[in-house]
Amino acid sequence: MQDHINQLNEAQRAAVLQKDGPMIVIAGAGSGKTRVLTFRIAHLMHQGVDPFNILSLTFTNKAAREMKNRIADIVGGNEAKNLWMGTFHSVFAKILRIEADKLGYPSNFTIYDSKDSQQLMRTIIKEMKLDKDIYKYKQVLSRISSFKNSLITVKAYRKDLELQEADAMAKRPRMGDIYQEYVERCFKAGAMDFDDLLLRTNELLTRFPDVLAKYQKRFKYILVDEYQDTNHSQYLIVRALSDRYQNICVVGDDAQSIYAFRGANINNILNFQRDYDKVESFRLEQNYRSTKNIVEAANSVIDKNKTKLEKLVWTANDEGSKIHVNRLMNDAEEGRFVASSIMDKRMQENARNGEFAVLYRTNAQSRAIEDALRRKDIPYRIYGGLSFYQHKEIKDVLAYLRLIVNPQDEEAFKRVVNFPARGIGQTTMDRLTLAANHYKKSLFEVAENIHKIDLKINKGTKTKLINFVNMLKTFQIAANEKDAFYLTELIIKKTGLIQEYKKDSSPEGITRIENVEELLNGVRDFVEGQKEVADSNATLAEFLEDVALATDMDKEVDDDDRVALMTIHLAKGLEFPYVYIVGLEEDLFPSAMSLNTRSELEEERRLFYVALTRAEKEAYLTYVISRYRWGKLIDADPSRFIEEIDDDFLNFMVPKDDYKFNSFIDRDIFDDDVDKSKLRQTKPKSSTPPPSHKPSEKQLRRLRKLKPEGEDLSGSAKPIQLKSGQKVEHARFGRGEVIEVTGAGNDAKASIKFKTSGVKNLILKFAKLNIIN
DNA sequence: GCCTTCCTGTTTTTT
DNA sequence: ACAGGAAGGC
Repeated sequence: MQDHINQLNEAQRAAVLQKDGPMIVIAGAGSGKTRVLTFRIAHLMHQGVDPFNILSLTFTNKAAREMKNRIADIVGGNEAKNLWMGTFHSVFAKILRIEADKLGYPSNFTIYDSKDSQQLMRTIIKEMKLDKDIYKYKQVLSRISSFKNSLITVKAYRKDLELQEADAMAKRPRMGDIYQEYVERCFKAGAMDFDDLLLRTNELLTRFPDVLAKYQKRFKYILVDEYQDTNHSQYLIVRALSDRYQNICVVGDDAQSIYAFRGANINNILNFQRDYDKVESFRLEQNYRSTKNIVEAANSVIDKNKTKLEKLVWTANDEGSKIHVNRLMNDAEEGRFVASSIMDKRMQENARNGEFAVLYRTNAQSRAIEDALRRKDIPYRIYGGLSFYQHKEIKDVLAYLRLIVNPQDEEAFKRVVNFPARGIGQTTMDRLTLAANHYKKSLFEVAENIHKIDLKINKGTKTKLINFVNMLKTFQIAANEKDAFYLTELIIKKTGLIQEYKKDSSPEGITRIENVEELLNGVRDFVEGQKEVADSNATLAEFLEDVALATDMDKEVDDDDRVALMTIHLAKGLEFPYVYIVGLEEDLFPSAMSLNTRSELEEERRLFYVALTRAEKEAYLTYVISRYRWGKLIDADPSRFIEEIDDDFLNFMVPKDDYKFNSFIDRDIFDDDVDKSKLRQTKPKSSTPPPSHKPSEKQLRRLRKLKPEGEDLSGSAKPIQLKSGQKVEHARFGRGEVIEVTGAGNDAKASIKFKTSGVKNLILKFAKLNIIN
């Protein structure tokens, strides 16, 4: 142990050796945070702390697994396996299963994934006969999610007039009723959604002091990784559990907080020292990952944020090469550039594919990169997107399993009752649902007793329902007698699922069958790993839980040597020698959705910081002039984030003047993109523009040089009068003809067909047009 | 009850 | 551009 501790730097060592009391470790990017956490846990155990008494919460299953393995390397696997280590969701799902009856839930409750929740929400909105264009199921769901993450129950919502008024203002006065119905339906189905796993844990700990005391005593030492990404619900759980011993160690980096959109509250980390008494604080500021250029470039960006903890990340590593900035014509060319650059690097540096990562803001951007890599035969792997368990065919099989474990599971029932088709259609389902709501029974129970209830369902259909129920019952018996692998195989054969998929001989159909086979392999691996556990039904429930909480990152990585493609969010915590950050354009990164408030923009900036700091040796930034978005070719401007990096660390592959020209002239004078302009106009002018928006003195000088004498940049020039058919001339696009004029005053726009540049939508306020007679 | 065709939203990020 | 759902015809 001492050997390990001797490897650490001073700050790291102090954080590892501090044993008791509340403490916070502010860990800059690449500063050896995971090392501190693992050594700290190993050290605690070395000092005689029982691993059963240590709770360590991470953000991803993968992080938990890796950490556990690293601890096992130090203290041995036998001891390490007794640690409570996992994500908030998985740890508290386990505890909730133990305590479920106290909350009125069955211990084998189902975990609804977001698709299940969405499906249920659609049903509810339909049943309540609400306008689906006003009550958009995803929006409603995300609002409910934010209620839950802030611990606003239905009851609390009903008391909160402000919230209700906000919903009424948004033309959704029935929000409370929907919320209530959604919660009741989940409860009735014996199901919890992701947010419930945290909310119900809070309920458990608040309502049952003896339960709270039990877990407080059990978890003498609590560690939380990525504390900056915790939401209010998680914050309260940690607070409650650590209240007795106050041995709470949180680790995080406020500069890497990128999950506010799903309720993470950066104040949790900013206020930690206020929340606990006598907090010891540690700062890990030495970066071991990246070159000086990368570290300092990243620092120069994050400096633009106002909300942050003071911290100076530095490195003793080499200077390294500057950050390359490339401009490409379009997304296809961007892909080609990345692909050939990877080829070059592989040659020059003798690098493996696995040393490269391509990071993007949105999943949709992966396509162009993929195409290019495939053409050059560069092996790659896409992370994220649809997780394996979210594929249709997998969800079908899983729904059968879920229904066997928990017959109340409404969403699972609806999914498989008529798949493969067995003649139970919408009409029957509507009647079943009506009866189920009326008798307050589950769909399964109603179907089970269909002959006892007077429903207008014809005899043939009743028989079909009974057959379905009986089939499930034989599965249940099999589940009690045999293992999950046997059961899954039985289901696939007996239900006719596999025959159904085999009908489809298209490539997609073949992939489906392969996926089902892969699932079967997964079940087998799970069963083999759980052989020692006697109760087979519990095992199946456990399997389903793992599956529900699995993400794409958790997939076993084969040792194939591949380039990694992923969103920046997914890249957090990872590192690569060579990193390409693509699509650095305004409205894409930063996203157009994030330009309304300073805090949203600051989150985007932190995201960019995360992206940059993934790189060990070299970082490449690319942006394009035009990009396909929503199936249309859209003109793009370079991202402000490029501009925010101190010039000293950049290597412009495009002439710098050229780049600056684009970023300013395009954006402010010759604005030719209607959608974008609209967005900009509706932006509240009252909100203080972020500092990055204000051009620096250097930029101002450049601007003055570029703009024609006496011209007003704010664009208050009087719009010219135009009508369709008129011939015009534009400074950049040349001659054209007006097709249509819309709007009036400052909003007036003209759609103009230019001879050489095609059709453009111009804001007349800004457009430099001359009328030709 | 089933199948086809239209239509709609999606492209911000996910445990 | 594309997938997934809704609606309407058989």
